[in-house]
Amino acid sequence: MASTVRVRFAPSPTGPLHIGGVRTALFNYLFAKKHGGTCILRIEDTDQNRYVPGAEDYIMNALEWCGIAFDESPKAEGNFGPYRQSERKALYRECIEQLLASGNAYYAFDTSEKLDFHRKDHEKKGKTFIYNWHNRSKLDNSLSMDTNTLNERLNSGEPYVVRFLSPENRTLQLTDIIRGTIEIDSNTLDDKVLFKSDGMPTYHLANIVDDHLMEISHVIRGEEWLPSLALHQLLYDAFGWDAPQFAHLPLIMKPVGKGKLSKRDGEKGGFPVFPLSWNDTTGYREAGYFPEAVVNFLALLGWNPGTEQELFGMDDLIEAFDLDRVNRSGARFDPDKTKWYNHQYLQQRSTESLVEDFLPILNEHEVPAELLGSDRVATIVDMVKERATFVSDFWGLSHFFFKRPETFDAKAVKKQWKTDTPDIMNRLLDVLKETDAFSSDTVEGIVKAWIKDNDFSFGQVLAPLRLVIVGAMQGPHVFDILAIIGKKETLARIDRAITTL
RNA sequence: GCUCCAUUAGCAUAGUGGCUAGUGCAUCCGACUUUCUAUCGGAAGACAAGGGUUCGAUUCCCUUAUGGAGUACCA
Repeated sequence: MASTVRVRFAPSPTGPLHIGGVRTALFNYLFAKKHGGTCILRIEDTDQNRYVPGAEDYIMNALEWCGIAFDESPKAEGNFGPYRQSERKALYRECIEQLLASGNAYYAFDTSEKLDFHRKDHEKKGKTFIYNWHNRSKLDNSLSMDTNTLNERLNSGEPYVVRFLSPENRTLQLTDIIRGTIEIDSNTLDDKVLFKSDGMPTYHLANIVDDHLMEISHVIRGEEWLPSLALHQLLYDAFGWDAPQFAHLPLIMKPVGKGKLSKRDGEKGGFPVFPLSWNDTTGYREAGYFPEAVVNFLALLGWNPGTEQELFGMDDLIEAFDLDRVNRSGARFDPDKTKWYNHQYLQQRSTESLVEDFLPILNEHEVPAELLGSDRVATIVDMVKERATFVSDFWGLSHFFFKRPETFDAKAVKKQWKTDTPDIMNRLLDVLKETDAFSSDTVEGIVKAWIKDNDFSFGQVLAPLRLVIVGAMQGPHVFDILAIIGKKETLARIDRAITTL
């Protein structure tokens, strides 16, 4: 059993994949790997109107960036191809004929306008129009006409769709791995369109046919499909096929307010909702997130290990993942938590790789090459990374190592720069000039001793010193900064501040 | 409206028919650093409501409320 697991992620190329989709792909991937199974990518491009060029590549690139790999996909076909539904049209045609022949489906000629009218009309009366047992005989379909008329209309080239004939008076027992048994009264179901007038199948038909033909064992998809489960089960029955097992994942909800997470929430809240940038919207990658962080927080959206562990690499996730531990209720998306994850992963990164990522930023700021020795940059990175969430935070946390402060924080100046400060700084300058060894410890020892000897308070000296060196009241230990920028630069900054402040 | 799903602190969640309901993020306070958005320590904060079942329910059942999804020739 364990070796026959075959799952699939089946996105529709109608735009960039949002993180909910990535999460679905991730859960499929984890489940497959956990059970030594196969993970398939199938492109569901049956809607010609909504097809967006580039979306398919985007999906593959995004998933690849996350480290989600497929054993079979349009790029690497296995024995069940093609892996794009638009290339499988003939298959659906055959299958719909089978359903028509067995009496499980029928032709319908009702126009969209007519159906819209019925829906609006019912709505006005506070009712819902459902195309099914209680009105299908009154509508324009093959159930309400004789064979001759049907053939005539079919041959005349009049557009038609094929609908599923939902059974009457049956209580369906559906099973979902996450939710258990669900009972549905078949009379509440409608006769869904299976085959569109443009010659393409709808999602429902194509999905069932492909999952069967591709020998999918477990369908793991979003909760928005739960209401369709009855139809899908009925379709498997109509074909006489064994249905796979189903698991419906909880939706990802907005950080605040009602409803599911949308692109707009990201714009409002200032966080990405797409893995990679798409047109003018920024993706997680471009915002500076590490793929490990994205995967980690996505995994914990709707699933938890039942332990207090929060940090999981992909291998840990494969090990720990289990469909039984997926939640039933919607998972609220928390942008703060995603930052927390990135902070965690940034701390775990090697200094070398952080330096490598930081160097281009340093160059953008036109830092002179002699300040960019890899040891020097590494020391600085180690010093500031603790308070960084993204590599892009480094510059703000360390610019004073590379450039003299151009401005001084006005509030800090007001608070720290007293009338006697220039005099104290001048005297400090003299002390510093005398010292040749400029290591952090030595300078700290000398300066502190000098402060005591002169009956100054630490705040009187150290606070303005930080201000002068950094430009604001922030940054690592002052004496560490001094040691790195060196004696000459230290003296120059103090000197300049005395004259300009 | 109808169908289905859900409901533990501000948020995400763990957990149990009976010991002070655990954890993380956020919040507040303290310490450190005579800087801090970091780190460390501490605090506050929850079983939606009402009925049952039971010796006993946050845990099982029902009702209500609230939230979510679907209700397309979209997926």
